[in-house]
Amino acid sequence: MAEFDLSATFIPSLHKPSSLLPIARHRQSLLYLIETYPVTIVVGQTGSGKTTQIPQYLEQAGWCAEGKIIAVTQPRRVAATTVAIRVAEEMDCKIGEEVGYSIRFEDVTSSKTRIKFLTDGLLLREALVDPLLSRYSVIMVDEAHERSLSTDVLLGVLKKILKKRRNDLRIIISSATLQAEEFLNFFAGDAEMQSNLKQEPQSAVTLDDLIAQGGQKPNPTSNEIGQIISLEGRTYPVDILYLENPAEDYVEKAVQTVFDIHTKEPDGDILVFLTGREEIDNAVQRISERAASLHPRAQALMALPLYAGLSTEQQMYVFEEAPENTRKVIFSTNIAEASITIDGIVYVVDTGFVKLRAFNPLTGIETLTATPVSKASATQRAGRAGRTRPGKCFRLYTEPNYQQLSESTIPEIQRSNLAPVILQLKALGIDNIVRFPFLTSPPSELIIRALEVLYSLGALDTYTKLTQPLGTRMAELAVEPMMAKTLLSSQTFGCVSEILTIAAMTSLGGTIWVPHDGEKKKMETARRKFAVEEGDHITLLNIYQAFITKGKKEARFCHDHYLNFKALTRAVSIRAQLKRYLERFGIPIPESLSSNPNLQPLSVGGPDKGEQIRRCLTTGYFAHAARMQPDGTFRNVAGGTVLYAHPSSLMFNRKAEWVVFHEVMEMGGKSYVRDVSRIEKGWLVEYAPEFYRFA
DNA sequence: GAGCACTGC
Repeated sequence: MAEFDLSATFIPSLHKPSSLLPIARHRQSLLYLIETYPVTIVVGQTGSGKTTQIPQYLEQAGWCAEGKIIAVTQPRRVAATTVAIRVAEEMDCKIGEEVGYSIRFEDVTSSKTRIKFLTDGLLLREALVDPLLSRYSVIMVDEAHERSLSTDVLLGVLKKILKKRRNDLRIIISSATLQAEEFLNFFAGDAEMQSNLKQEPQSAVTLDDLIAQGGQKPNPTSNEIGQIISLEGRTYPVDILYLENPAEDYVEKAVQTVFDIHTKEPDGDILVFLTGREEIDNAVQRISERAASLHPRAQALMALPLYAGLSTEQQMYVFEEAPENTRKVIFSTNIAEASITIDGIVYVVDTGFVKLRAFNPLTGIETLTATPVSKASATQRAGRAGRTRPGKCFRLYTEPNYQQLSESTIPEIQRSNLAPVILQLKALGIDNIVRFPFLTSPPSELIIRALEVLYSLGALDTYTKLTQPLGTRMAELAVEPMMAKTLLSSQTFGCVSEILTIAAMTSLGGTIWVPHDGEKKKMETARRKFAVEEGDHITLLNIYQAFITKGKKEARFCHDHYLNFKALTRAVSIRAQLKRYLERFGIPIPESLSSNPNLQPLSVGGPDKGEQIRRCLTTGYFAHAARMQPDGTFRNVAGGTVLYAHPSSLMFNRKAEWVVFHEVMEMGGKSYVRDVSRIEKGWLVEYAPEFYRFA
């Protein structure tokens, strides 16, 4: 047995010997359950060792016989790579040999690989090639409680696969919260029952029930399919404190609370949850101003921001130990709730809000709104205070407020644009979307809207079957359906190379530009150097061209032009991947773009090239068309919705008649369009005659 | 004149 192996003595001190992890005591029962039942639900607290140990137990127990592989999925890339590296160390092998990982653009596996960590999105892609995922003997879905879009789709697909591989596939669902029963019922129930299942009131299962159950007591409804096992974690108790009266301004209250902690509580760093960049910068500013009023010899207070929009270097500060006689306070978005773990946090201040994205199927507009957190989220945030020693969590709301919070956050699948999901399901051969076993069914409006969009793009026929070859190819391309359609039209317009670049650049989101401190004006000037009259898409093309000709080699280029080196490097990878797909489809790619060393933006290789590009964009983005009004705002084609050019768009201060845009998002009651380009009204009728009947 | 929570293929 590994527990008593001499080699355990020599494990680097960085890691606890695995025999000391709480999970070691459950090894036999875990292996028994996995051997006996198709599905095992593992409820594991933080630090239980489930992710690193279970795959090793399985490998030792013979689950990799006959060349079979154990897959462990993660919602995020960093988790997949770091856990893989750690397990490889524990098993004393080189990463990529017995233990490997696979994420987009990075496949570190070999024919020797027995344990493979990968993102759940990538495992779904594998199912396109191998529909029964037959290489795998065990598939462990980690962090399933986060209910990410691809985790939910994967669970439904796995349920279907299990029906055909009842004897040779084992599924392990690992979850940190108490949704265990829901996962088990999901695998136990028939597909047709699922839509009713979610209507039932949640059964009140406590942690004690689950621990007492210990996986041994058969569940009367689900004992055929699987069992639940609970693993204790290694966390410390956290005291929860509430406000007596609600706070009027939670940013101000958060700042005050930080000072109260600083002056009254013992040592230990503070983590404050706010909703976004603006609030965070504001709070950091207020702390710095007021820290001056602290007694000169008292302990100092150092405020640091943390959000995804910061550069990697700026994010690294939060991991550094505070200087002598200084307490660190980190103001963070939800990124610190699950994605980033900071050691040494003893106090958490939870404002109780988070910004959530949602998709309105009636307008097709995404919203980004500050929303009260769920109880599960509040619990997760509080837990961030007890990782190294007992901690305290200050909730900036009252206890009755807490009681009114919903149990868990609405899963993404119930609030997202489902066009990509449905296209993917169709490509997996799942034609009847309504009967697909969703863990929680999305509202039918979302499904209908997605089907309409896919039909209008020509990916689905009138029977909602995937079209050949267009629909199948769109599903294979790793971009959203509208851009996939644009890419597949580009051959006709003679602009394949240019659209490849535009597709890669738009999929970066808003991460192309990095403002340096207090130099916003200069960034605008830098941005204008790349600008062209036709709009944002061709501007993106110019930026990419400048990057590959200059920015990749000259270290200062990106810095001087306020460009994000990491993001642009990613664009290069995305473009290369998309190009490989097109080549596989037999689409020739003339790389005609001449290098453009003088940064003269207005020429895009011939007088008509720009027009061809914009015509091509219209074939995919006709549903995202709008008309400019005399006041500079836009109306969508139906006329009802007022759209504003996002300040990052060239169209923010230019005139145009008709435009298409990449995306639209509602923030603070206003809908902003991003990545906007001029088109002609006539093109809409020409390329989308069924969609636009006006003449 | 005014601004994007977080992931992923």
